[in-house]
Amino acid sequence: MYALVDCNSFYAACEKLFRPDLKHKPVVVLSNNDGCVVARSSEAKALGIKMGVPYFQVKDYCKHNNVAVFSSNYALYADMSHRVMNTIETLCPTVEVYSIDEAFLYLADYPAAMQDLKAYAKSIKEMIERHTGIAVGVGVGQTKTLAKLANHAAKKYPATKGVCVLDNEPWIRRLMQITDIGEVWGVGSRYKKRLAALGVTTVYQFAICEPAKIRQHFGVVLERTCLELNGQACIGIETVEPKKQIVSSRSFSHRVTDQQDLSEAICGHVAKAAVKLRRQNSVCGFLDVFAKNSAFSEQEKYVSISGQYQFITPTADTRQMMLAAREVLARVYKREVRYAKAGVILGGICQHDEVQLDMFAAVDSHECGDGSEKSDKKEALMAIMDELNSRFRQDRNQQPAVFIASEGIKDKQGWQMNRQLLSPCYTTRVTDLLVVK
DNA sequence: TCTGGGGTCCTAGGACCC
DNA sequence: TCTGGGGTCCTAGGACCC
Repeated sequence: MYALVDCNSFYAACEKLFRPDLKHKPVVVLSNNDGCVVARSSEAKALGIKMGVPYFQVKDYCKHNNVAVFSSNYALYADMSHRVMNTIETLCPTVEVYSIDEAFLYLADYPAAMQDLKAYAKSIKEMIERHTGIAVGVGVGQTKTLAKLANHAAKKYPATKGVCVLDNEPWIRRLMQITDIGEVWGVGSRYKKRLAALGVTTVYQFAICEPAKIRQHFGVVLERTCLELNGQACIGIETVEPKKQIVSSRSFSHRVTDQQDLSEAICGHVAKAAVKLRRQNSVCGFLDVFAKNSAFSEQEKYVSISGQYQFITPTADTRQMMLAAREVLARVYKREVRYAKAGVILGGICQHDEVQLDMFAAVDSHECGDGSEKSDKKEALMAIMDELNSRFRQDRNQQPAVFIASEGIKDKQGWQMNRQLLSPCYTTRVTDLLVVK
């Protein structure tokens, strides 16, 4: 048995938490650069504001309906997420944090839960709401996919009061009959379309399909989904593994054409990605650089540039990685393109202590600017940098305490992200603490 | 005239998730 | 004028090996 706990309209709920005046008001939260709507409170959903819609298309409508609009405030959401997850971890020995606002709980060998699933699920919900002020839905089922389905029901049908346990056959069948196949975990828009062409539109119709046939037509992944809906667990609790790929990318607030600007942006991404890389004690074997103009524009042709640098010896040294990135950019840069987005991808990732050394390297790798530098010295330097930057947290302008000059001065970069509607970091910055008068 | 069989690795693209 | 960001897994096809 699995339970899925999922926060209701998480980002919007976080914003509301510190603004009691918004209690029953519509709230939406925007993606980076204030681009798209990525979270809506129930009131905003009722107004018909769709998930993922570009903000400029609904801006007037929001104003007209008194919708409170926020830029995304990740410092706040991440901190609230930790509080929710910490609470969940006190309630079950086996927890998988699946995303910023969701967690799976494995209940099968947890007798305290199995005794009375309904009561247990209800207690989880109440405890989280009491500890954090965040409302959640709880779904319980024989497999992860069924728990997801149950969670969907818990949110959709008020009669469930936010808790749904799928523990009897007729009920499961009924729910499947009234639920669209597109709601199933693992069925996206493409599969939904292809299934509809075969006359499969409800979860029930899909669940009674022959799994082998599903495999033939759609592959092994969807076959597993089908089996899971029939109570056969194919997907277990996953442990946290080091990332195999690390990406940092961002759209510009307005277009960039100059190579120096592009270079500063990309070096900024290298710095961020490298911090993530070192945090998981890894090194990367290659680094991809990419930049593109807008895929939406009708006036200009879509252009994307990209290139790769392979390190002879895998590295996690920011300076070496920046040199590589700048070399790639110089190679692939095209003038007269109005770049809208740029970023880097780190790949060929392995653990720091598993590195294959370069057999023909003279002493240490020559790739870093100063060939005489020993690798333990490089690591110490990076460690100090990370330590300083975590101790002296960057402020609103995003500039770290210590950084490589190639990143440029953030305050002078006109293309930096737009976040005009940012709320205070109520829980992570002393100067932003809520004052009650 | 007849041209094997079994395998690995890599990459690009497609699908999905939040 | 303005359209997010970060991931995973699977598959097919090509190159290559013995």
